[in-house]
Amino acid sequence: MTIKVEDLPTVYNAKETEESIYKFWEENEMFKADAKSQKLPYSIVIPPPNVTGVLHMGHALDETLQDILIRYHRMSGYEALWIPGTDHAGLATQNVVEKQLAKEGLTRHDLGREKFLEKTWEWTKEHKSTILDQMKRLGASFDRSRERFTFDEGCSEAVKEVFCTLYNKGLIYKGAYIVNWCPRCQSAISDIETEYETEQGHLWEISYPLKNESGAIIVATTRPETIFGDVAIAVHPDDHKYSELVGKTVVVPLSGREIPIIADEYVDKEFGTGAVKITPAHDPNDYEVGKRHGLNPIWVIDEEGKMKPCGEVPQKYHGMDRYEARKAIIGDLQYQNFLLRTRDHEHNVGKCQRCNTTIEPLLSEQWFVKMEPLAKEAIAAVKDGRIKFIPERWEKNYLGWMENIRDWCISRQIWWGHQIPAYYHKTTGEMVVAKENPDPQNYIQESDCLDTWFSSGLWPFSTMGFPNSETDDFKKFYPTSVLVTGFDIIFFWVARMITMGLEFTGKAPFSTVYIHGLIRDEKGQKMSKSKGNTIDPVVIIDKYGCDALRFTMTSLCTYGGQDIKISDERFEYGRNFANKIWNASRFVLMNLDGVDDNEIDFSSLTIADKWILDKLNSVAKEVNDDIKSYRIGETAHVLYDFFWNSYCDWYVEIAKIQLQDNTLKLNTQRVLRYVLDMSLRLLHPIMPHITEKVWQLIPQKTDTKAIMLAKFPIFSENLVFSKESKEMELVFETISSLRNVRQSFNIPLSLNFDVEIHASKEEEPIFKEIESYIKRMAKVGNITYSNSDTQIKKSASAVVSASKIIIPLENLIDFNQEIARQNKKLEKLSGERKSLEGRINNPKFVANAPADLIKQTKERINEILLQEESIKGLIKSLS
RNA sequence: GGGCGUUUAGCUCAGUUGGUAGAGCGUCUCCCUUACAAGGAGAGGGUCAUAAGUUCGAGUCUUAUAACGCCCACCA
Repeated sequence: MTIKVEDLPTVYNAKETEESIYKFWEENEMFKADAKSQKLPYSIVIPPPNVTGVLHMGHALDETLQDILIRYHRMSGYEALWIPGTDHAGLATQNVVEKQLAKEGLTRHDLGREKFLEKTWEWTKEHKSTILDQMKRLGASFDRSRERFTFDEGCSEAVKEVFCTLYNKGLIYKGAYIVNWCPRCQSAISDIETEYETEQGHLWEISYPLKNESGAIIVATTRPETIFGDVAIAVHPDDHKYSELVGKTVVVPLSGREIPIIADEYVDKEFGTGAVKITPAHDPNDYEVGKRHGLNPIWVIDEEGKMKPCGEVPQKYHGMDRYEARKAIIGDLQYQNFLLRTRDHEHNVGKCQRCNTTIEPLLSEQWFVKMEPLAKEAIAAVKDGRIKFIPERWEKNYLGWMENIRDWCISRQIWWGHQIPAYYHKTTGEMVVAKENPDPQNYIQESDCLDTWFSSGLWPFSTMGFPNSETDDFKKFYPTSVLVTGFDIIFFWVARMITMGLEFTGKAPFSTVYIHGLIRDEKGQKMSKSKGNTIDPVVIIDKYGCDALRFTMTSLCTYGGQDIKISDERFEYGRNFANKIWNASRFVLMNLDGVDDNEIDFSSLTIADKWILDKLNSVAKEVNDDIKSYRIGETAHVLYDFFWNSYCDWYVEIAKIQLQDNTLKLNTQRVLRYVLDMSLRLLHPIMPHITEKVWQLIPQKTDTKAIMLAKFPIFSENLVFSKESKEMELVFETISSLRNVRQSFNIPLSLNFDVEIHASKEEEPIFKEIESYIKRMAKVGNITYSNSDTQIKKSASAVVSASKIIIPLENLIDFNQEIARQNKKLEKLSGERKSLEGRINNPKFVANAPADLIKQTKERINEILLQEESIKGLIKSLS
């Protein structure tokens, strides 16, 4: 393809570029990893988004960071593999399909399990690739040929293997415990799927009359509707108020059932009335108390959150919703004088994370993973450094949770998911846990499914071929290199992958967990559909471009992993930068005259050439260091500063001058080209499309087809030019000072003034070398040199380093203003000097500070003294 | 109740071995200079939440306080 540079638009067209570039990569299968490669492996598995998910800003950040790491390592000579995939998201997906059914007036029960699963598979197949397709818009260089699904055949095999093994080791058990029951989802959920919200409720004091004698015990409760499930009243054993009542019997109001008063240390004497009703079937603490005292639980609320039509519950409440029942019961208690007092009471109520329904603690039979034995190794792996968290503070968080781990309720009363591989004999009820049904004629499979996170927990190795550990991928790419995710799923997912990985592969599934912040709106609030404060990444990409989105997001990442506040306008930052890259590249391309190599002649480099090469070199070093240590935001800042402020604002401007000089032209073209080439490579992981586009527009001699396959720049000793880099400071200072003078006195750009340089011996040759830069960039006419200060005319002037620059503008400037200007500078300098002198005169400083610093301080003081002297002289000549 | 984070320029935030504070946006001034006005040049702007301490020296380390935010626990 030959494109005339002149035809390139002056505004970067992100949309057009991104589409065609991504297509180019895909068509050339550049994301495909080779398990047989000799290169060192670098692998990442994507945190699989829910099949039901739509791309949001959290993904955009997460995927961008992973892509940066993958692209960086790919360019740095690793065999880089990024495995994409999706999560079957048990309950979430089931809910979506059920909602569709509801529109037709159907429930899943109308269809039956088999039909429902068929329908859900249908839906899933249709939507499975949607979110990954959206991620293509982010430029994600994942290997779609290895795409996986947590409910595909391989993952299902892994799940069965793991379940059976854990069961056989006694680490999975089935039992009746209080679980968090969501009456809407109609399933148990795990502890971490329960969120607590503070609610304004009431504390009701209810009188339970003693049996066969006068008197009563008063109980405080927030849940009067569970009254029919009471099996005892508990008081603290040391509570003198009640010591005489322990052992007596009371009558449950509205029901007439008789229950004992017991003593248990669980009770808090200070809270409420110091007496608690015990309802083992509907409260986890009460369940424990009940167990200790051998009291049988009574179920009074059913799976739908309705009062159970059972003997213990008076008929009038049967089938009543739990909240309705609460009202009715309170009314009845009041009517019958059992209700003594109602107080406002703030308390925490558990909610289902998914649907925000108030959970009902319910005693039921569920499957659990015994976590404590498994956690041991998962704790050790982090403590001994096999796994490192970045930022480190999350380690504490992880360890704290792991060390207090509770058993994991893994069964869900849903249909969409991995059905638990346990089989019951139809007549004897005998249970067999096995990968396959031992005898379909006589055995029927457990109807419960597994928690979605059970299969996600196996993701780093189920995607690599596990349980077969002999696959090429497993051998080459497991364990993975790093896991990138937000802190919100450390417990849900990260902890479980570590646990399962260690248990089943003997290796930590990754050596680093890179935790980034969460995306929030401009007010710092979590983005959510219900709040209406979401920003759609696709909309941002359409408006600003993918690279702009990636660059902006990356630049907002901090090493500490702070949450990131974004608003639409913030992406202008990245868009403007992309445009800058585009236009600087256009300039270079227009001036390259077909130069297609980087064969710089090192013997004829100018100061500016050496400076920009040196700078590029140190930037390359910093970028490599930063990415390796996950300071990715810093990478963006360093590159932005280098490309914009050093390359564009200074070097390109200087190159314009050098290109006019035939002896310098070719080498300047090569330096321009080289620095652009390397800058694009350095930027590629963050801004893949524009860098690829421009790189392919540059005349190339190389066989490398794409920048994404080109070598990532590293630090090189050959490109260190410390002396010249320092000398360039003189250019910057001189030109800035002259521009300052021009602006201060409103001298039009059209007027080229002459200057007279009173240079120090060391600096005079440097000034002579940079004359052309000064002339053009500060709009200076003639430059003359003088060593005599005696005949300084009244004029504006600038003190730069150890030299003076006189700008004879007698007619154009106000001398008083110039005096004021110089005095201001003098003040600033002397302030700095005094502070430095204070230090150097402090014997303790001299005794303790490093020699380097002392030397620097002294040098700086001398430099300031000289400059002060110069300025004073200049002021004198003006007055 | 326990833990963590934040507090730096008008706004949003950087600032890991302690050496006299930076960016982007916004503000003021000038400029459509042949890559770019999504641009260029110049300028202004901060007692780094407060208080004590360690140190020759503290935004950076220690302790306390305050405000805001998050996580865990879940006393009916």
